[in-house]
Amino acid sequence: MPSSNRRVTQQDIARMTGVSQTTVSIVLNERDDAAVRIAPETREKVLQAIRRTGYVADPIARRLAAQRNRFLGVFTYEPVFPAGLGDFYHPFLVGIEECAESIGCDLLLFTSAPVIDGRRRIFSQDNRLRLADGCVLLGRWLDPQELARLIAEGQPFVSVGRRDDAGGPVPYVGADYPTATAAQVRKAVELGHRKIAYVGEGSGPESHADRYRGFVAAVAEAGVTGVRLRFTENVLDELRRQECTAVFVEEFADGALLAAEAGRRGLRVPEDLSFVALGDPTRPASTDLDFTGYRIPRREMGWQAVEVLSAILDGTGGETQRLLPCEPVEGATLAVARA
Amino acid sequence: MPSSNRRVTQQDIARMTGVSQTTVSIVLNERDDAAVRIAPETREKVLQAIRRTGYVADPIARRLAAQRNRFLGVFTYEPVFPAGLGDFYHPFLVGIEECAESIGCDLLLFTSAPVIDGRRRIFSQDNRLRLADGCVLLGRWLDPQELARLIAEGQPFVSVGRRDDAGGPVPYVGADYPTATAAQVRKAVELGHRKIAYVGEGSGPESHADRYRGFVAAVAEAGVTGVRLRFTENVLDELRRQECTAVFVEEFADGALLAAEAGRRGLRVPEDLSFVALGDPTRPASTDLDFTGYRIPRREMGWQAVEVLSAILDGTGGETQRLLPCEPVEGATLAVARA
DNA sequence: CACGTTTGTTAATGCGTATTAGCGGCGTAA
DNA sequence: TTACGCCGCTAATACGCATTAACAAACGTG
Repeated sequence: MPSSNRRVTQQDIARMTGVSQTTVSIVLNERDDAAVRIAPETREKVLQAIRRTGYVADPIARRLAAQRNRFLGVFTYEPVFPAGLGDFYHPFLVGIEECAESIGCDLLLFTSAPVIDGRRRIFSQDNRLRLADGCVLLGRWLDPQELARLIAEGQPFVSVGRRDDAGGPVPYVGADYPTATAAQVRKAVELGHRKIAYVGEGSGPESHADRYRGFVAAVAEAGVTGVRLRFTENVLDELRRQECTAVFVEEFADGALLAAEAGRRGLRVPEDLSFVALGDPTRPASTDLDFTGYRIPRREMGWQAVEVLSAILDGTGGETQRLLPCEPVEGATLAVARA
Repeated sequence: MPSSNRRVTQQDIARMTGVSQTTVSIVLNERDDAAVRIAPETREKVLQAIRRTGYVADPIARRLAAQRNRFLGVFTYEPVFPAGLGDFYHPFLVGIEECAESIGCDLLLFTSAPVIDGRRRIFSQDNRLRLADGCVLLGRWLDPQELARLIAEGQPFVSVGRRDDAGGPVPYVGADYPTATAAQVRKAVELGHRKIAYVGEGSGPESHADRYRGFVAAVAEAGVTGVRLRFTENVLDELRRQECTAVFVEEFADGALLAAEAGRRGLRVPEDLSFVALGDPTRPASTDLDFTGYRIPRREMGWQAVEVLSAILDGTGGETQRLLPCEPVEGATLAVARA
């Protein structure tokens, strides 16, 4: 029954069935209150018309009127479907989609967010996150200012990855980097390592700071020496000068490069130098080595982020800040320290 | 100046500045038509109030008024974010997102589409596709019945991949398999192949039928023999019995398996047996061979699908059925035919 | 000085839905 | 007969914005 190209509205259904728009709305929402009720025959008439026309409620109007439309937004500062394969963010999205499906929500990707200075913005002309009931924020880094504003406005959202307070506590589902990193340090110490290097920034994004924090704490606890080095041209020289026997790399890809360079210089991995990768590669990395370290529970994080968001929307209480354990990876790059 | 917890509206700004809501709207949209204009001082007053309050337009109301929600739906019969990496559909989605971003639309993933008999349905309780202004349909196979209904209901949509008519012409952006396949046949014939096998179904999804059609036509044109074989346990026996010197595989992964088996039986590829892969792997395939064949312009197809959809929505005419050329891949599995 | 014309602003309306208050009719009890 | 309550439904309104028609004031023009 396609007549015009206009969307079918409740008004249309109403006219077709000879009832009021209100009645259609009531039938649609299955309101069987004592307050408002509809005779079974009327209800059936309306339902038939709905089925015949394929009508569905306009999500926009629905959200304007009822403040909800069963859309969950996904915001990232970068493309959701990145060009590079084997992408770091992919597993998060798998988890997000799975959970969204399980609670019957559609996902809205904010591809229209305006790009200014090379990255997307949450706020500009308008705050499009509001198009959805709530949002999942994805990305290693999130602008603290925008975050603060979201909190101030009371926008329901959950960050994937721990976030520092930004004018208020930020709901998140993160990975427990400190614990996972500390565990690796202890393992290294058990294998006789007394001077361990942390290669990376150790600051900036929370995920970096957290790794380093766990590193520093565990090193101190074990009474061994830890040094932090940036990843530069001559890190390897510095490592040897300082006589480090194990290297903890913040970024997997850097570790791959470093290990390859070590190999070229005649150093055997792990016999001469041990490597520990603190998490999965965020950039494509090619290596033959089976790195020791841990794995970030990305899919689970995505899933739980939606779970937390759902709880927030329902007003069901519950913890809005969750840290998930990382899974240790045995690997083959951590061995007994050279004498 | 956030007084209550209610959001600031244009009405609020209007009251603060002593103008009407209309004026605020006009200032906001920078409408400097001849029809409607605002005095510089008034404009400035309003802008100041906007800056002071940090007002941003409610995107929901904005889109309700515009009668366009600027959502583009993406429907797939499988999860949009598949668990398997290196996924076949990924590049399509990259293109879709890129184009959506360029025209300022958000993407709606129908994760809530009900799964019945192991696959999602477009139609069931309601037609969720209507939530968006228009939709992109993705997948090797699309239910012709559902397709027909979409057409009948006048739903704006575009299929990625050519579709046969289904109660009317289907808008699509597809790959030109016939041409690409025929080109490979000619190449093989030039290299002396006189008996060529097509391994696959050659029917079912349009993409299979199209490949086979191109194959059959080119073989006839060249006056050589073409045989079609199913991919079974003993295809290889059959191939040798029929003395085929080249194998065209519909599905990359099958080709990988077949070539490996050939190797185990002491056949050299391509010296003893040539292989041509008709497109990219839709299933994960592992092989050391650099297959000759062609590449499906997936990203471009995704991009153009959104482009066509956008044209349909705007009422801008233009071709709604496009076939894109496949890029030939030289590879190393097609050689001069054995004497 | 009557009559356009331009300029700056607003009242009214629509977008599609959800909600609330209320209305007419009917049955039952006082 | 009146009073009251219940049932089934609808009119009116709100949500926040964009658009259109209209209007008042200032400004020429003949």
